[in-house]
Amino acid sequence: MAVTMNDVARAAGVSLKTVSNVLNNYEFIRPATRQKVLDAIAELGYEANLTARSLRSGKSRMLGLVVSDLSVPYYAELASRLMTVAAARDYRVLVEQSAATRANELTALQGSLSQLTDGLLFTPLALDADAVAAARRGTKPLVMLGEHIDDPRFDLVTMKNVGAAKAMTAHLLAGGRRRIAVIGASPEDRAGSPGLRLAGYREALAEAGVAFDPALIVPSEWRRDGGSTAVARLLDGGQPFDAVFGLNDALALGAMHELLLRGVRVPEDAAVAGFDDIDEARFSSPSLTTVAPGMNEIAERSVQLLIDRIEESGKAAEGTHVEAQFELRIRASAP
Amino acid sequence: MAVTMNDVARAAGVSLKTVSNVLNNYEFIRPATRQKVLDAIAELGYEANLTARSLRSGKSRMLGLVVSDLSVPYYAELASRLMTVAAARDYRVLVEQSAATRANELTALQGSLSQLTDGLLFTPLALDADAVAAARRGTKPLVMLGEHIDDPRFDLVTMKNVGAAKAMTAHLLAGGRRRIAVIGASPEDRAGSPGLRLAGYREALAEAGVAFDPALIVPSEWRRDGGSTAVARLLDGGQPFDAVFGLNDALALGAMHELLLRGVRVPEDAAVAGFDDIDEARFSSPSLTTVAPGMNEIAERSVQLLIDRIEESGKAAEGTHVEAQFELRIRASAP
DNA sequence: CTCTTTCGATACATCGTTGCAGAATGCAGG
DNA sequence: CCTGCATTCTGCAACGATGTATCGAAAGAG
Repeated sequence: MAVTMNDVARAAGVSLKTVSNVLNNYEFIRPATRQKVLDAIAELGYEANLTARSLRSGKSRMLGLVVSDLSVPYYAELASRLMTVAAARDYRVLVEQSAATRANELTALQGSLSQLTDGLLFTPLALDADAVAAARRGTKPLVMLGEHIDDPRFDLVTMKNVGAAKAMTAHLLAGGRRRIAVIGASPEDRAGSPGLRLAGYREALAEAGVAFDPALIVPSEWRRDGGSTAVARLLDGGQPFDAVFGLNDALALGAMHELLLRGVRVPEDAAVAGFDDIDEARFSSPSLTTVAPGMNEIAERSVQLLIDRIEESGKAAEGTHVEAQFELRIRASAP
Repeated sequence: MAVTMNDVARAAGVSLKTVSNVLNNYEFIRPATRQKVLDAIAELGYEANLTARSLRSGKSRMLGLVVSDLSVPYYAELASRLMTVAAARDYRVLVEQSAATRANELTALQGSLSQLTDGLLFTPLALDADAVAAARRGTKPLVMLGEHIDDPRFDLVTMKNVGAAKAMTAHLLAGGRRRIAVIGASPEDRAGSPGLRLAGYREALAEAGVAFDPALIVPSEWRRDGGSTAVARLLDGGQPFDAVFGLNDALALGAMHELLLRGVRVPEDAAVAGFDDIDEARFSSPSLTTVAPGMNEIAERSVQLLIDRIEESGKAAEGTHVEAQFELRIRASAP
């Protein structure tokens, strides 16, 4: 069927092991021998069987990526970049969707995904740090993405949630907005993306001497329809506001959709800001002011960190925590 | 390290092969023996090593998916559904991005992706049918997605491009529009998604007795920014039009963005229609009229077809061609 | 009561690669 | 001339599973 090392060895007149040595850049091979082998490989069109290599070496050169749902634009863009970065280092990415359920996240940690890959990029949503620590079998490297888990036991690559939300809120305040609604958090949230971003919001308010009003904080699923229903609730509740800060872009876009539908002008009557800077944000009408969380940096650093852990094999120091730099993207929805 | 079949066999007091037989549902095993083995498996927490199984059996239970770019919403949603459908049949999906270049598409067909998987779901963009046929090595099943290749040699799952574009155009005509600009095709396009959708457009025009005006057909990359620059070109060229048909939703949304920016009211001054019904279309402002191309059906049928080919192993009939049913989604941008 | 068939379980080879130990060669130094 | 060491290459075992052949025991046929 397929060409094997044995065929190459026969064609080159050397032993099978020498072919292996050539492929693995073993030091002590005469240039002439190496060339014979390379010629035979080229002539026969040999390609190494990755499954056999993986069985024997215990490495698959695959990274697992666990996200809740690949059709969420943020995760789709993240996955795309992670793949590109990994490919540059000759690794592949195998994606698994968890639907943000405990059961699926546990399966991803323990099941065949972690068996097939050399390490995991994990976006925990349902599990907390202890659950992950307990569930983890073996010693395959694990890098956390996002902010749900912030624990010294784990490597973590994330964004500056507090700082970015604070900067965005400060921007809205500087534009003269005083009643800034927040969509996607509960007033009592302290942890995870909602809690951290809300903390940044409160810090900015405090520095500007503006009182925090829990009535302006509207919890919601982080989806477009959540944004629109949240705005509907605000408007129907007669709650006055002059800006909406959606804790991600989907929320902000859903919110903006509902505002315009109801005849509220953006940004004249209410400014709208988001978080993530998905591609769509540039092309909404009006274009969306948002936070670019440094996704390139997140992709680059997380893959790098994971591969370092895989290849250093063992000397696991304390968990490394990386925070990517953010930038505000000031557009028409909140100039 | 990990628990192997040998450990299970020892614990259960049977041979290694009996453990294998239990796992593979071999018929002739005494219930008592089977139970002993299952108990040992449960007690030791044994899980089959997929790499070894794959090496020995030649099957990996992985499907390859080749798309140009996973961050394109249509592909992201498609990938997400394909994964879900495949998972229900105990298959995994390994995604590879081709960036729509010849070199990458060839690599995907010939390289390690096809080696690692049992079959490929392939969205050709740069290669034509002959190039694919020539590049294909071995006999691993290959199912085409999309419309770039329509050839009896290959299995194909696609959407009703002509019919759907015709129906959408008819809808715009029924709304009284007579100068319908098309973004994303050249007047001379005949094949691929642009050509097929343009053909549907022309059929609808012909049936309504409206003349085809090539000046209204604007070629463009199928991205949001392509949509906005195309509209800019139309407006700057002084070309009158009363509707814009973006050949995908990204184009339509980019177009709508530019129209609104320039003070053209949607739908009063110009209706806008798209194609794909990505999630975003429901939440744009105004919400986007578009074609739902039956993505669920595409995902379902293509995975089913590919797995059938993999498991029937051999009796490759003629290429099967499947066209999913479409539906128009009439929203605010073109009521 | 023997012979054949079916059932239930086993041993061994095998998939294609890499790790380990060691053989053969050449060259320097004593 | 022999020893010692670096260099170059080789053979065997192993990774963890499955396919094939086979073997003993039990069941059914004559």
